[in-house]
Amino acid sequence: MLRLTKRSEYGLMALAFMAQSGQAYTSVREIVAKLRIPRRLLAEVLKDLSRAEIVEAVRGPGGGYRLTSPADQLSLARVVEILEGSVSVAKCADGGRCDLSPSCTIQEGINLVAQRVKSVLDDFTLAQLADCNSHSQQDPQPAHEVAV
Amino acid sequence: MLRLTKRSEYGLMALAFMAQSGQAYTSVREIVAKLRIPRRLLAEVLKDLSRAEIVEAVRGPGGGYRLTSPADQLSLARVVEILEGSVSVAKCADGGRCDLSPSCTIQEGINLVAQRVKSVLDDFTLAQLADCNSHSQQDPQPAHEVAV
DNA sequence: TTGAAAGGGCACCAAAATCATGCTATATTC
DNA sequence: GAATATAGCATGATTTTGGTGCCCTTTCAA
Ligand code: SF4
Ligand code: SF4
Repeated sequence: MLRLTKRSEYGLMALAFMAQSGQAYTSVREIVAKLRIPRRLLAEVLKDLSRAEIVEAVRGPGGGYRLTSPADQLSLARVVEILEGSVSVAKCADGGRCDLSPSCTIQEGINLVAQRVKSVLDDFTLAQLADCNSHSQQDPQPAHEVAV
Repeated sequence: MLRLTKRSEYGLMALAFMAQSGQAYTSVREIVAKLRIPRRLLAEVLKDLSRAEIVEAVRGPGGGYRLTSPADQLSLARVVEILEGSVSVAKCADGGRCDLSPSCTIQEGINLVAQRVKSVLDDFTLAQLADCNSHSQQDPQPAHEVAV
């Protein structure tokens, strides 16, 4: 359904968290506690991200993960690509072969759509993602939240 | 993986075919023959499209399906929505509830992305899809098409 | 030296979404 | 009535995702 997988969501949540937290290193434990997501799966995801050098890992007490580059230089496309292989809207739009391509009448068009969708993800940075949220869902100082 | 399902692809292929063929009614048989896709699945898809009044069905000899409106007035989003429920990039971006939403730090951002992706599909019409293809894979009267 | 903290690796199970198909019924035209 | 074509229904196979357990290695600090 054109939907992102949990892996991607978890990964993005974690990355956004790191981007906002300000700490040097963030451990899986912390993230899991805050975000309420399956620990092992998150670990899995972070590991993949680490392999792709999106984040850096440091073991031992006080260790954890850290972004290797500024949040505004990491596109969602990159993350999704790493976490689920690619962002292609259709098999053929990704180098993948589709048995139907010879008879497929919409290949060209779909490819164009795929390209556009991709560019949406390409243009969206982690910084934006994290930012976007802090606007409406401030955690610190709930203060005197007046209902709208 | 942000990918369209076969149902959508089959549906779009069929619709594009109808849009181009020029005939009054197009039967499942014909489409299956040309497009090399599973007959029953296509029938299923067309039926759904028929229920949604994207196409009109006429039974009996010479019958088949026909678009109910001009191809340039039918967006991919509409078709995909009918064929796979919705186009949401994330559960929450669609009225669906996600158990994580309370702790989710990227909901806002993802929603924005979802919106953009949706608009890509919204802005892409069946006419464009069909057209896109005919440029490079002309079947009928190749005539003296002058490249733009 | 030793123990706790944290990530790394591996293999496997469970659930859900997708894909695909068979068969029969109903409508329509000739 | 015969042939054509869609409508309806249920079910099985496959693929993709989601989720988890167990144990090892590295690192820091008491
Ligand atoms: S667009 Fe056509 S060729 Fe490309 S994946 Fe879909 S069916 Fe296959
Ligand atoms: S963005 Fe957050 S709330 Fe929305 S579906 Fe994904 S995890 Fe759930």
